[in-house]
Amino acid sequence: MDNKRRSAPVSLIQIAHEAEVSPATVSRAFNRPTLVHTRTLERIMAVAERHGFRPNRLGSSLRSGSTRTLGLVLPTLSNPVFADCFEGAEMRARASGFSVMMTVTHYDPAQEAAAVQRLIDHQLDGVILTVANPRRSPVLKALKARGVSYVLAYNESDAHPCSAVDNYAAASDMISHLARLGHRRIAFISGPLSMSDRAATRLSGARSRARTLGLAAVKHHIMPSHTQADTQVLKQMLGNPNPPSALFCSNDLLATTVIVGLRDLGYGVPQDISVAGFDGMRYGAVMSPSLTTIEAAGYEIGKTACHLLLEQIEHQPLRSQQVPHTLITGASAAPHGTVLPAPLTTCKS
Amino acid sequence: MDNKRRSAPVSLIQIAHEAEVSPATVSRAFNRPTLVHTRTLERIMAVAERHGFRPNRLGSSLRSGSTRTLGLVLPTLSNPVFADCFEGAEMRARASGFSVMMTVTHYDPAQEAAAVQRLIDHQLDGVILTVANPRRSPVLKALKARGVSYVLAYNESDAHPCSAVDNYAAASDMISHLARLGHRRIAFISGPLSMSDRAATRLSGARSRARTLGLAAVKHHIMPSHTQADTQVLKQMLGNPNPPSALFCSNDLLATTVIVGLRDLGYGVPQDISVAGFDGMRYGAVMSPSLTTIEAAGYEIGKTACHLLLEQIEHQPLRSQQVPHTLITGASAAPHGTVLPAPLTTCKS
DNA sequence: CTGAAAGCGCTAACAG
DNA sequence: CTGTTAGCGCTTTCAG
Repeated sequence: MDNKRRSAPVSLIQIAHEAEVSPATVSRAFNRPTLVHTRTLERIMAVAERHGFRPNRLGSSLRSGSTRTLGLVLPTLSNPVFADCFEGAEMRARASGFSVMMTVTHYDPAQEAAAVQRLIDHQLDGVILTVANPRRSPVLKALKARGVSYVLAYNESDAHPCSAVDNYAAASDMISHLARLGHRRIAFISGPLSMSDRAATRLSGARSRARTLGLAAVKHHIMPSHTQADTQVLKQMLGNPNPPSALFCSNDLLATTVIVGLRDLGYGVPQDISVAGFDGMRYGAVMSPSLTTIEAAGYEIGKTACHLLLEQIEHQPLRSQQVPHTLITGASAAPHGTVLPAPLTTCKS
Repeated sequence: MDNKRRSAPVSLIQIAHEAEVSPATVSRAFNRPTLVHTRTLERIMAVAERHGFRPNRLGSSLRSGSTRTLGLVLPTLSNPVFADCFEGAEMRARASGFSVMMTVTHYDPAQEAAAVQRLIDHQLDGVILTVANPRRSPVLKALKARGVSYVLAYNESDAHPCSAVDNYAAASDMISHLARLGHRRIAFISGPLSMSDRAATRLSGARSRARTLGLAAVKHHIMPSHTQADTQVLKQMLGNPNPPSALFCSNDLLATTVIVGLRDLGYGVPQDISVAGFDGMRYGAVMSPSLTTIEAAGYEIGKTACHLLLEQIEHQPLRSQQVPHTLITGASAAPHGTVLPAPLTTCKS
C-alpha cells in the first residue's frame, strides 16, 4: 500500500493526533516499541503506514544530540585500497544503523581541514580519517576540541586511536624479500613525504632492514605525486653511476605507473629491473607482470576503524588495532640474475 | 588563536548575547552578511571566532527545510568507474557547498530500497543513484512520492532525469570494431541482466549490429556475478561446437577476470581468443594485454549527474544529459588471424 | 539595518 | 503504560 501521490510531509504530531495518543507515545513506538502497549502500537503503526510516515531525523538529532552518521575522510578513491576501505567502513556502520558522509582530500592538508570542518558542522557522531601526518595535525586538534570521536585509518600513531598495518615491519619484509632475490641496490620511490607519513615510515623500515642486511643504502626518489610516476625522475635515477636493480614503490598505484614509465624508457620489468609495490590492490594480481607487493587489506582497515569508532561512541575506552599484512610474491620482482640495467628492447613489440 | 580546551558547545544565542545583538542578527551575519552593518558584523565575528563558534546545521536545516546534503547510491566502489563517479559528483557538490552521503548496494534491489529509505529519512536535498533497472523501480516511485529530487547515473531512461552514455550505440561500435578485426562469431558475457539494465542494453546494441553486419548471432553467457568470471561457464562455452573467437564483456572488471579465467584454461589472449570490455577503467591501459574497451568516463557521469541534480534543486526544469564514449583499441582484441581456439600452452611460462 | 516572536519535528524528564 | 511540558539551535516573517 504505497501512496504514490506527492503527499505533504506528515509530522509525528499529526500521527499522534490521528492515532489519539500523545506525541511522546508515537516517538516511543518508533524508538522503543517494547515500552508501548501492543494494541496502541498497532494503531500508531497503522496510521503511520497509511501516511507513509517516517520520523524526521533532523528533529530527533537536534533533540537527542546524535545524528547516527559518521564521516569518512580519505585521500582519494582512485586508489582502490581506499575504495575498499570505504566499503568496509560503510558495511560496519550500516550494521549498527549509522550512515556515512564521505569526502576526499587528494592528500592535501588544506582540504583535510576543510573536510573535517564540514563534518563537524554537520554534527556527525564521529569521523574516520586518513591524514597526511597525524603529528601536530591541526585537524585532530579541532576534532578533540569539539569532543568529536575519531579514529585514524592507515595512519599509525600512539597519540591517537588508529587502524593500520605495521608499515615499518611490512617495508622491512619487502626489503628482505628483494635481498633474498639477490638485489643489493634498492631504491625507494614515493611522492612527497610531507603528504604521507605512511610513505615516510615505509622508507624508514626499508632503510633499516637494508642496513641490517648489509645492502647499499636505500636512496629515495621523489615523484611530484603519490599516484603517478614522473618519467624524468626515473630517467635521471637510471642515469646515475650505480643505478638500483630493484625499485620499492610506496604504493601499488605508483608502482603500476613506474612499470609503464620504465617500459617507455625501454627497460623491461622484471628482466632489466625489478619493481615492488605496497597495498595489495586487486588489479596487481591481474597485471602482467603481476605485482610483487605487500597486502594490507583496505576492507579490513575500514571495517576495523569503524568498529573502533563505534566503540568510542558507546563510551568504551579508546583503542587502536593493527591489521596484519602479507607479502605477495608476484612476477614484477625477479632474481637479480643478469647484468646491470641498460636500455634494451622490451619483450613486447 | 584556536582554543584547544574541550569547550562546551556554544550556540548562536550565546554569541548574540555576548555581541549584544539579537539572534536574528547573528544568523544574518553568517548567512547574508551584506545585510548587516560592517561594524556589527565585525563585532559578531570577533565573538564567534573567540569561541570557535560555527552554526549548527541541524538547527538551520530543521528550520530552513534544506540540509544541503546529497545522497549517492552506487552498486560498488570495487569497480573503479564508480569510484571515479563518486569523485566527480562530490567535487561538483562541494563546489556548491553540498556534502555527500554515500552508500553501496552490490547490485541488489533490496539494498537499493533500504539505501534510499535511509537517505530520505535524513532529509537529503537530492539523490544520485544507479539502480538495477529504472523501469517500474519502486525506489524511484518512493523518491517521487516524497518530492525528493533525483538523477540517475549510468542508467538510461526517458522517464527519469539521467546522466549516462549511449550504451546501445557504444556496444554497436564495439561489435563493428571486432568485425573489422575479422571476428564473425562473437559472444556477450555479463552477470544476470535483472541486476543491470546497462548490460541488457549493451547486449541489444551488440546483437543489432551483428545482425546488420551479417555476423553470427551473438550468444549470451551469464556469469553469477557482474564482477567475477566463472570458469565453469567459460569452459562450457568453449566446449561448444562453434565457439566464439571474440568475447565482449559487459564491463572491464568482468573482462579482466575473464582473461585470467581463459589463461587458467590454457587459452592465450588475444592469440587464441579476443576479449573486449566496457567502461574504460584506468587499469585497463596498464594491463597486459591492454584492454580493448569503451571509455565511458565515470568522473564525467558523476559530475554531470550532480550538476543536473543541483539544477533541479534550484527549480530549473528537469533534464538529462548524455556523456560521450570512445572506443579504446587495446591489445586484448586482435585480428582473427589464426585457427579456431584450442587449448595450447600460453606465452608466459 | 535590527529586534521580537514563533516554531521547524522531535524526545527527555517527570508525573501520573 | 501514557501524557505534559519544555526546548534542542536555528531562521524567518513582520515590525520598527
